[in-house]
Amino acid sequence: MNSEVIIISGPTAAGKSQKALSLAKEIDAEIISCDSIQVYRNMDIGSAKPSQAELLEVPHHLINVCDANIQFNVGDYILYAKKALKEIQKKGKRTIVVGGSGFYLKAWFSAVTDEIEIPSNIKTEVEKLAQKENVMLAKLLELDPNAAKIIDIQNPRRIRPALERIMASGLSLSELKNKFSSLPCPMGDFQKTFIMQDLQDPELFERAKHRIDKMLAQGLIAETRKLLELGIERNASASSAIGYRETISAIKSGNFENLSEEIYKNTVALIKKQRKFFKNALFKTS
RNA sequence: GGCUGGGUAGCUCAGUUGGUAGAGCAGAGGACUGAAAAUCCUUGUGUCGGCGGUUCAAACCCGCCCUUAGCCA
Repeated sequence: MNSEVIIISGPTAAGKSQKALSLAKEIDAEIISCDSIQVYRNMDIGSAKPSQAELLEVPHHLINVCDANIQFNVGDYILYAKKALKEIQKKGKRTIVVGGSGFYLKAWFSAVTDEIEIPSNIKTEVEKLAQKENVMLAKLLELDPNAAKIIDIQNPRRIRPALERIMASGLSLSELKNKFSSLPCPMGDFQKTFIMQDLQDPELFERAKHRIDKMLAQGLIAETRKLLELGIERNASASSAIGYRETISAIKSGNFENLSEEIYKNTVALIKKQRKFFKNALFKTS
């Protein structure tokens, strides 16, 4: 059993997939994707998914595992990835993890979720509170007056899970944080080799630009139309993926004039955000 | 040549009845326990096209000029 895992990451368009593919062939490895959009079926062009041929050349895991209208999250990722890792190891093959989704990637190094189960009655109760503005926050501060010291209470995305966890566990956020910080890496213990695949700015931005124009030429708009029919808008994360969200709004407004530029602008922002995450958060254990 | 809109932060533009200017985007930095290609926070002195004039006070009023888009000749 080979317990080494090679992890390749870096910003979008830096050539991670190609690198992983050639390395996998070289050392007879299988690939576990670490991409929050490539998990969805039918999101092929816009997520720069490996081609059908490439997917057959080397076994890829965590690609096409979820319908685009259903939301996937890190918790799901961990479950699937652990299973894939076990399968690969059982075959006696080596594992390459590739992708630029920082939060998912972090799961290969440290805990990113706790084990608190949120009972459905608490979920529905919080759901009710969420209807009215600021009620969730008020409730959170009532149950834990020090909440603002632990989470960003100005970020609505943080309030809800925090409240659910407090209600489900009866603990304060600082107690929860303490417990959380001692949790082990969910993927298990194994030797890791981390490879950062990045390029110099002018070159990477150029590549990103070309890739976007290629995506449009390959039919990104048609792909997005199909995804709309499949109900992608019911999935907030899939429908706000770069490339798709701009295309969706272009389809709705009927104005495709600045589509390429819009996608490019947001792609550049993504590249910068990814680099920041790698620099500041990936290896940080809170 | 005449008429009519524009000319305000790197870009797109707001600026109510005159009191020396803001938003979004971009840029920079930061956060991050289940949407993470998401979300949130911090960060804006710029000859308000130019020159004159009116006024205690003008991006806002008046004149001339420059420039740009469209229309009419």
